[in-house]
Amino acid sequence: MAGARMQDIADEAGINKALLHYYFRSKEKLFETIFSETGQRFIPEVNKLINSDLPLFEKIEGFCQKYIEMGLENPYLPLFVINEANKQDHDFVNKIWGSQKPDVGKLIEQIEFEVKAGNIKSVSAAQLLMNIMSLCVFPFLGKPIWQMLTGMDDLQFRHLIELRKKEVSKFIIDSIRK
Amino acid sequence: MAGARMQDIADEAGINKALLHYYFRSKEKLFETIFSETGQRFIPEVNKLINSDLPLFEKIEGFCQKYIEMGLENPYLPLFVINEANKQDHDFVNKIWGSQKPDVGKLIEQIEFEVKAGNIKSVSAAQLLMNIMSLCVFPFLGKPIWQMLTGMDDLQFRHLIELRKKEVSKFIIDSIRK
DNA sequence: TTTTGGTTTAACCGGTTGGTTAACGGACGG
DNA sequence: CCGTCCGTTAACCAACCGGTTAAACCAAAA
Repeated sequence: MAGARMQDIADEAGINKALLHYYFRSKEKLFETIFSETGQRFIPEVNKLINSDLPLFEKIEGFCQKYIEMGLENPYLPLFVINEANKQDHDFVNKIWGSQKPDVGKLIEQIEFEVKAGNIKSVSAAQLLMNIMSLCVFPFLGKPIWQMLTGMDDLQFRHLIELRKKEVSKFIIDSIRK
Repeated sequence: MAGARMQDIADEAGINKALLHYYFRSKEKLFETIFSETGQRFIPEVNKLINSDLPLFEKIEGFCQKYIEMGLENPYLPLFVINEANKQDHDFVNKIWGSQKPDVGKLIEQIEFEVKAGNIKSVSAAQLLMNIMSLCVFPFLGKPIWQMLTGMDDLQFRHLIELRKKEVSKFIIDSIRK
């Protein structure tokens, strides 16, 4: 948000800067409106999935699929949220997330249960959860770096991510399956 | 860089804003100086490691260990580099990286070789490389989000990351080992 | 035709930001 | 005791940025 200029946004939209304020009142409300629209649609879906009674492996598959699809449709959302969270602007991040925060409690319990039951390898639930998040979110954050490193163009990158929808959950499950 | 204020930096350092310009000439040179110092020390180390003749699993272990240690010592570097790269300011990112860019070519070849030789599971080299990067880098980008989600304080988080140095390579190798 | 209400804009405003300048001061050598 | 050089500062400046305002525009209603 700090790097964006209202004038640039107006130019890109082909309208006047004053009109941008007429519609959104302020810069903060503009970003809040645009990004919370996606957030409030997406977070409940994810919560419903990870708090369901599905088996762990299916939850992981569903989460990766859904998250990567969201990233493909909203490539700028993850970096934006992370930057705002880094400012410690909790109120703003909460507005984007909407009324219900992402809720990982039940998922952690489920992982710990499966470990104790001996159904998966002995892993730390926190580490596994962080791994899942990392593998799904990072590609959208690191896209430009990745492209500088590998020379991939936008089309090749998109193809890589499309394949990733299934590759990531396979990678995770292969690692924890006994 | 867009979010940082020269006045705030000067205040934090306990000096005058003019003195900051006396030392660094400009905002851009300040950031370039500070971050390229770490970059130019770290990148050659990583390149040496991933271009060595070590077995793949040892390379992965070494990379994760080294990268996470760097992140612990320079927690703001990853997000900064990613933000600058997102601006498509390639020159600036290259200055931070120093004379030699990170070079993943040989590592990709090695992964493909190990797959063909049947020593590891059949995985896409690009996906595996992206997985390794994701698992090492993301925690430093997503720290505030993670803390909002889990309620962890700084100490708990640091402990989690310390454990991660070994957990991550174990997680990766468990997934690709036959 | 006139009125009305929403839409659009040029011009403007106050505060902030990166950066400059000119003066100050103290340590040091002659 | 004086000049010099480096570090330091208060004061200042032009450009920029978010936001406001008042007037213009325009289509539909009266």
